[in-house]
Amino acid sequence: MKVSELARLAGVTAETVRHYTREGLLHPERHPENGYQLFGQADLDRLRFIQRARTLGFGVAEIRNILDHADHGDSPCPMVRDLLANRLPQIREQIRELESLASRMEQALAAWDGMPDGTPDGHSICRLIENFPEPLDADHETNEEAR
Amino acid sequence: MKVSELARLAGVTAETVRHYTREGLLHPERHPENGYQLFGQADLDRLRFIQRARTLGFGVAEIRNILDHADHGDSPCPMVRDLLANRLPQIREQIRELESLASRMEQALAAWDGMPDGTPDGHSICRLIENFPEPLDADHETNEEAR
DNA sequence: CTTGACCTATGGGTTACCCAAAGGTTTTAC
DNA sequence: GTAAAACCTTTGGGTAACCCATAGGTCAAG
Repeated sequence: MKVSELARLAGVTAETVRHYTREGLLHPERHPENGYQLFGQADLDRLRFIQRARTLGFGVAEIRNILDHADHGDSPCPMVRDLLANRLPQIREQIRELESLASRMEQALAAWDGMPDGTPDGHSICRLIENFPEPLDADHETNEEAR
Repeated sequence: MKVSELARLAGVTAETVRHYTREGLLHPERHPENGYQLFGQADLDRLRFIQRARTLGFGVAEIRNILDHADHGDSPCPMVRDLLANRLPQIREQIRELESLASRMEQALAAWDGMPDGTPDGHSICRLIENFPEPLDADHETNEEAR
């Protein structure tokens, strides 16, 4: 089958299939006369594998790695488990950050009522934002001097 | 003050300051003799505003928009509120997706025990991933024919 | 035989920066 | 006084996972 058919069967765009091919995740044959990429059932399985791996949070480079191992006859499963175990805490951390962001946003929206929409006066731009707590990055003390 | 001093006072890298300048968020003067960018206290305030806006989830282009309005004497506050209100549900959605991802990952790790690490046999690559539920994208029915 | 649908490769855009290189300037130290 | 360190400039490329436009070749149908 050709690019678009494979894409349709897997529910992705043809561009995505070409992308994976360029990145070395799929290895289609080439029609010797017109240069078209030719995929088979195995490629569809492979593409579905890629989709599942993507929903599990694997990056394209990691998936290429996994597939390369499998293509060499090695079981990629231990690697998969390690990758998963390493990524999980990062995901959790990202969730925490987003929840913090969401609550800052809600706080800002809630604080709106008590604040004027005043036009900028040279000292403030939008108090809603300016009155917000500082990032508090923990690696630089709140500075004071400027000359 | 020069780039690095402003950066240090705000707790960002000099590259970030240059980036914001290139993107039109800061408008330093130029030293007429050596071409150095010269910033003042107002730029520090502005940079801190940018930082707070960033932690509230605003993109650089949005912040430029906000600052441009403020520079023209318009109160950007209503715009800020709208941007916030529009983005919040997206953040919530992103959190849901990440939580779903995290639980899929945990499920996968937990399911590990009952599964063999078998080397690929031509029909499977890594069952841990293959046995996972399909993405279920809701915009394409689970296909069946392939010829 | 001509549309229209599909294929190819190339290159640019997205986000918010980071980094390297090449070359000019200023500051510091001896 | 000068040489090295530290800092400045612009340019261009990289990141992740695609999407989109362009130009031109191919193929199935009417």
